[in-house]
Amino acid sequence: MLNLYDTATRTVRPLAMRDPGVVSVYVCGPTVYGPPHIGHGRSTLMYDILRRYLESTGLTVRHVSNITDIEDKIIDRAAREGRPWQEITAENEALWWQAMDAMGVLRPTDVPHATDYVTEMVTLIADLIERDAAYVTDDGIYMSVASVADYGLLTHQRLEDMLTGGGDREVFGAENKRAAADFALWKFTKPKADGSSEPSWPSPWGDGRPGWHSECVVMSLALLGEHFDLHTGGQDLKFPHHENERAQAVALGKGFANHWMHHAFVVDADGEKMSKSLGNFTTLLDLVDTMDPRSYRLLLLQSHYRSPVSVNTDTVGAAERALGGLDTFARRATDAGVASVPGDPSIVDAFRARMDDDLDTANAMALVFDAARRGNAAVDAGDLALAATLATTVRELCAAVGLVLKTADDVPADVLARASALDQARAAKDFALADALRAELQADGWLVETTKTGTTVRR
RNA sequence: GGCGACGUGGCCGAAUGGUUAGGCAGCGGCCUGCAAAGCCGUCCAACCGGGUUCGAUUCCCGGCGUCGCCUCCA
Repeated sequence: MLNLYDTATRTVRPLAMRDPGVVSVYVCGPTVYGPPHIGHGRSTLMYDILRRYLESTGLTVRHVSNITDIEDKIIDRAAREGRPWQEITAENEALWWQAMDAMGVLRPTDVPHATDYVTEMVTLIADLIERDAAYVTDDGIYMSVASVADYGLLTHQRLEDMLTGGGDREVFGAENKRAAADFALWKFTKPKADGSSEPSWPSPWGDGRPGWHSECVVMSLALLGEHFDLHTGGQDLKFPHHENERAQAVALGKGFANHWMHHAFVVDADGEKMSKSLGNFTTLLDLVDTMDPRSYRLLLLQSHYRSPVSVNTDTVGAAERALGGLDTFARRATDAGVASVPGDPSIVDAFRARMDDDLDTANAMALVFDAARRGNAAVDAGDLALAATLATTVRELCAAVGLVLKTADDVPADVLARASALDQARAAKDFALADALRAELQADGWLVETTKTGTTVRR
């Protein structure tokens, strides 16, 4: 049973399942107005890790993650670049999946697009107006947060503070809203001076588009139903996004998420949040093109999901080298001819105990590294039975968090022939030739291991 | 102004009121024709000041510093 920190109660508590054996989880997905960045990577990797782990314990995971394809930034960009907004969203969604596939992130079981749920959103808004929880103004329809008794559950701030607005910030839509914390459910289409069109759908109150917070509440309830198990996202989504999703459900008398999970940010070398507005972000595609994409996953596994993590070439590089060690062990064991045997249940149990404690991935992975070290020692000592058990264990535990370790490469015949020639040169004690052959293979990108029992090459 | 997180060894990063986190890098050794890989060993630690305690990196108070949120945001 997974115990998980719940943002609403601020406690670590068991993740209850509404339907026995099935975990229903909603992950707020990307707004596709630009290429995915490193921060998106943390989000998707983290919830992929959660899903893989739950599945590895025999549970079924209904993993719904949306694509937000209606949003001001999309419209702004389309206007700026003078092309249809659909082109922007299609293009960036393609980049999104390209990055997800490269990182080994499983596709969600459902991927709702906001544009497919506008009718349902209009129905929801009508319901809210009918219940006096929302009101119509000149520029759109707003949700009255005062109508939600426990508004502030996730952000843990007092309603009266939020109603008046905080900090020195300008309150968006202040001229129309009754209270600073009220948020837009529907935005009326503005006439454009240049005659261009922006995305617009009909509603009883006037053509327009839904607000972001209405999109996710509709899609999560439509696909997962009331009282679904877990709602997740980055810490920045706690407020206002998740608070506001929940406010709508509560105002409608509907049961919403039973458990809330939020992960911390990616930070740069100076410890600052990485984001596009700060100009210090890096795209995910850059990362997966230049590093082993698995290494970002391992870097996250070596940290806690509620702590900020530094992501840069140094830290990802360190993880990449660590991963190399795990790969090496897995393949060494295979090369040593170990039989396929079950893993070590005591290690698996210890691993799960760590994971079940609020996803203590760092200590869970420490167990994996320890198993790999002992496995290497077993290979060195010729204890192939032990090596086999540990190799299976390491492979299984890595797979349980989505890390697929390399298997033996397909080595081309000519490379094998060169390795064989290298061994012959060594046997003949022609070390100058042997060194030359090895240097050639290394120059071609092969990692060459020259041992007593012969030379092995791999990528 | 409100709410919250955090300050750990060269770097990243965990747990924990007393016992080795782990990874990367370094150093010594074993192995190797020499390397590589691997193994063994090893150096390096808790922002500052008080307090509680037999004992604090871990709890409490104060200070200093960093970061996040308070309707763009993973």
